[in-house]
Amino acid sequence: MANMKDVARLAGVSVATVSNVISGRKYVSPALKERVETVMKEMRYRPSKIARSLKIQRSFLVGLLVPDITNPYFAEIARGVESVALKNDYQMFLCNSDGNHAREEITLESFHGHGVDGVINVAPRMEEGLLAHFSEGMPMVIVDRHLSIVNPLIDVIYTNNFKGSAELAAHFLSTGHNRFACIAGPQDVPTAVRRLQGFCNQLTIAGIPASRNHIFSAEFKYEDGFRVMKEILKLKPRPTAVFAGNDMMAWGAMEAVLEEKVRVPEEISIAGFDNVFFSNLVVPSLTTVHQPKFESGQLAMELLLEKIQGKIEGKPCKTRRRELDSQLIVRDSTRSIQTMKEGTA
Amino acid sequence: MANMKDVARLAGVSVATVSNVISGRKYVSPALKERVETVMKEMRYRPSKIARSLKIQRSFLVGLLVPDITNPYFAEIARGVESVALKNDYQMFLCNSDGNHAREEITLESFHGHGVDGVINVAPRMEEGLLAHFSEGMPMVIVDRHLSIVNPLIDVIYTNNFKGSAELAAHFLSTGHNRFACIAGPQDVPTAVRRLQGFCNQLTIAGIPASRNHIFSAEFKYEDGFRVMKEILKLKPRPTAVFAGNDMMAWGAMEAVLEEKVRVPEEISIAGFDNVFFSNLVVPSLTTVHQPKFESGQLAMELLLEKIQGKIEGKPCKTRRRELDSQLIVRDSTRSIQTMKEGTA
DNA sequence: ATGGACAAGTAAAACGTTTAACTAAACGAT
DNA sequence: ATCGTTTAGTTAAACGTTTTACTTGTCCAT
Repeated sequence: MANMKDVARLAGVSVATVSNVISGRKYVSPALKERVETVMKEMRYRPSKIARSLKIQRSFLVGLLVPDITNPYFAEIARGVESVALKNDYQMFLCNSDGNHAREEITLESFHGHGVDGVINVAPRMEEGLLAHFSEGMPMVIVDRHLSIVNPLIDVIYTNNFKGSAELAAHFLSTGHNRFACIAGPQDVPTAVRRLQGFCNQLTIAGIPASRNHIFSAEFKYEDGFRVMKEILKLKPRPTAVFAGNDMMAWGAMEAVLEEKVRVPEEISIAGFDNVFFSNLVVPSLTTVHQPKFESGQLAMELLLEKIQGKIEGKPCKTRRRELDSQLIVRDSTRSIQTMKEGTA
Repeated sequence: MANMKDVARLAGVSVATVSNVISGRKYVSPALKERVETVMKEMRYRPSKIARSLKIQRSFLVGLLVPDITNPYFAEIARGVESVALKNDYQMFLCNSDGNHAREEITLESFHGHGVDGVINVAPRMEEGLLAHFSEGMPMVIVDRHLSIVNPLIDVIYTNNFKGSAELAAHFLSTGHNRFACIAGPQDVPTAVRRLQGFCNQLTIAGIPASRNHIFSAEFKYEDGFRVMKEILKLKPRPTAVFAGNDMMAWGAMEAVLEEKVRVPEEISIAGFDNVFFSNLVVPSLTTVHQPKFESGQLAMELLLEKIQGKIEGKPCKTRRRELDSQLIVRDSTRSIQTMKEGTA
């Protein structure tokens, strides 16, 4: 593969001139410029971003770490990130962690090694101390996690999970439900905790005794929703409404219910969280809490760009928190107690 | 950030020794080794893969280019690729092209610049000449596309699309269907063409006149399936069976049908292609043709590793084609003409 | 004593860019 | 004529590794 030196030799100029022709940072006479450009074409010269990165200490690469690219929720975020990355001549580097601590660490270490200019870390499960450690020399924005310690190197974006699930609970209550079950996400991830808290808190306010609620915890996956729902169906008396920690789980729960020949929403109401694209497409369509996924990806990348800029200019950059608003979306998988009874009759 | 020189200075050794401690390629006395290692820890030294890549002309990076990461079909492939990449200390670099020629080119160019050791190109739409051009100096394996020209730098993996859709057609025929519509994928992508051919060919063999079939072509997306199906429903007489080019389209088609209060499968049968995870979960579950997605991702990465190895060792490497077998999966969205009529009655 | 073989570590040249510092030429203003 | 100033281009030193070729020292056989 041809390099700058080769081009320079063949064009009879110095490497500096070739570099200037490419970057346009300095004036090069039209004649020389032309000559250099044709030589580059002839030799099929391709500049090495590796050498460039090494020299300028910048890669125009950002890392994106998500737990599971197969979950449309994360895929949407990834597209949001990518869209603004590309507009700013950045390339995105996507990896899965599988929600696994060790793989999160390995991946971040690898990102650092490859000299990414920054990282977007979605729903990380590693402990906060480690996050701080990795953010050294590598600006980071964290999506979907509440951080307790303020770290000026890290920005944070999250949806108002508490409010979202509280609204959902309020909706259940106002439509007459009074026996609940929750299929919460893993309780070591703050997002899952907040959703559960928001839901339960609302019930407490309404005076529903905690003993009336059945709370389960599992991974944010279809299979787990399915499995836990089977347990819930054995409860007596059976809950009238089920809140799943995300849409994948809610979907799994719905399948479990159907498999047991119980009808949704006539005999039991189910709601999720996320509003991924298929939630509107399954039958019955899923009541859920909308999160702006694409937008939060975009916002994450925008914040990261500013943080990178700040680092380059040596400016002090404060930590920023952005709370995005969630929105209750009522669809066909939930129904008021009254009409449920009608359906059952 | 500390570099090797800093470590060497503080440990009172040469950079070469530090390098040897890290790589273990040469013997270093235990005393020195220990000293160097503690200094590295103290300084939080992190080796630069950029400098390493530049020097050894290898990045341990592979590029993965897919049209749409939001489509679970590609997400599954990505996981397959990633799983064997990680096992071999490779990192994966994922990008979307949106099925857009220009973005495919930009991305491949960028991959090259970042010095990836190879590329996996899924369902590329650019012309073959360009593929050949990009594969120079960057081993490539192409998934989901039939190539007409043999190029020793490129390996090819595809599913037997022709056979898969032929089997599907045979299934329709054997269950009594005789008026068909196809919602084919874009006819500039060979995979879409082959699927359509396999289907139509089988009908021709069965003596169904071509005039009896209605063929439409659109993007491989939910919205397109939806839109085209609306058109199909206006046809008189209405087709009894519809073949969609992939599951996303089939799903869209199913929604369009339901919206018009037509029942699946009682009044019309619908089938897709891919067998993505949700095909089994929608109601009615989707008859489709299974493709080994995760496995083809794995295979792609394995072939790529061999090709990379071959390039390093300067060995001549022939092009390889791997045809994976597809498999008809009959579920609830299709039904025989007889039972359909019963359902309608 | 001398020389050769081996062991343990070092010096320095790459890899392909960018860029600060320099040179040489051309041009006006004095 | 002389002295800046500007212009157009070059030289060479980085960036942080890897690795070849070299140095030094030790040990052993002669």
